[in-house]
Amino acid sequence: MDKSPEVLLELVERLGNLLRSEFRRAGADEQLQPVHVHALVYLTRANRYSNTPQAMAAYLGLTKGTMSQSLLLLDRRGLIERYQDDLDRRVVRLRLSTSGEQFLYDAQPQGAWQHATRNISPNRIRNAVSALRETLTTFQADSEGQPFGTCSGCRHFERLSARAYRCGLMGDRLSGPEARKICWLYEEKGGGGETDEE
Amino acid sequence: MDKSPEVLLELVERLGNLLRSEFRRAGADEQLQPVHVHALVYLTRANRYSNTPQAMAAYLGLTKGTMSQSLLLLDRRGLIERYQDDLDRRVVRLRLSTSGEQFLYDAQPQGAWQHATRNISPNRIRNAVSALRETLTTFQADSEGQPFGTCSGCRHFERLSARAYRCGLMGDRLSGPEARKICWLYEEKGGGGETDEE
DNA sequence: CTACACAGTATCGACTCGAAACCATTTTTT
DNA sequence: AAAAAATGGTTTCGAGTCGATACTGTGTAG
Repeated sequence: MDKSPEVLLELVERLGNLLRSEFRRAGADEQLQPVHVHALVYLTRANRYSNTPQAMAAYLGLTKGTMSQSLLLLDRRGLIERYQDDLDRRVVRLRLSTSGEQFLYDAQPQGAWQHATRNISPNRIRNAVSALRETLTTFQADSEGQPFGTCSGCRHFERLSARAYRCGLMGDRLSGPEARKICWLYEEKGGGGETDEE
Repeated sequence: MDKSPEVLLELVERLGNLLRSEFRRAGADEQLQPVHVHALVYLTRANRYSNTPQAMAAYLGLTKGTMSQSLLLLDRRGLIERYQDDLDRRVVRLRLSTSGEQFLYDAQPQGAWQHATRNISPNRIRNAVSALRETLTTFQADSEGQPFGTCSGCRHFERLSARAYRCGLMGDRLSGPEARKICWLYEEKGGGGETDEE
């Protein structure tokens, strides 16, 4: 009878609540809701496959309709820019505007977290990361399926040379920084995504 | 330049989002918002010092006004019971009703989590718990100060005999199960709560 | 017994949120 | 090539969250 998983759940929930409050505080000056702040933070971490309303909605756990509303607001405030995709004119691409970046720089929504983890040894953090990452993977596989992850851990990720990368699924070349961002097409490495069992 | 803390933040956020979606799904049948489900779950974990609207609001990161609204709704639906405290007639005490318990049993809001952690070794989970717990403690100490924790780790916790416990702050006797619940008066063990530095 | 502190409630307005209908493009079918 | 289906986003609607503020009733200190 080990209660550890429950305790872990409780910690994640509680930290989630606190983070949410922190986002609320950070957005208060600009009259932004927590979810808006979260959206802006997401944009700093999204690559070319995940900077669309749809991906963002999936990441934040909202419907596309709701997402559309929030993006409208952020656009009105000049914190983001929306532009059309060249190839598929249905899709909208998103980008932080200069004042959006400025806002994040000023409000430091993640500052409290940085501060709270400052005294924890890198090793323990890495252990925690590893356990949570596995939880996340299973969670995503179970529930809905829309996975997110950074390119560098993806099965489609290919290394062309020392500093040139490529996404094998889309065929695009990727810069180093971009390979460290969040991708929507992420698939776990060693198989498991293509089993036929239903 | 270690990015681990950021990665950990991202994982906690993302898991928080998913948990939130899970709560939304669980409450959909009964027309409950995620925060309502969360409130019900909280009640299963709250001891005699934390089963009040105030403690709940602090835990969930809401204002007392907002909390009052949600509790009103849960009461109307018959999922919780509210009753007056004997000693201080200002305070309201909260308790899950039978149908509230039934609801949690049916909806299994934490089922997905249990499932997602099933293959992770207890040891790794304990490591993660330890790191996150420390983060939470620092976070709470920094930001606002209202701490939460289980009695068994509290500085006021006293063991009377093999199975009898006592809260040194309030002077009440505690049963074994209750000592494992969430308390609002929680204080970290080895000093640090009574330093004079401001 | 008069302040004041405190737990909780009521009211208000801005905003979130999912559901469903809708629009414009792309893709598939025929 | 025309018709149908799928897809990415937007609009509209109504229920409900949420913080701010004002308020009620109870306990407590002078």
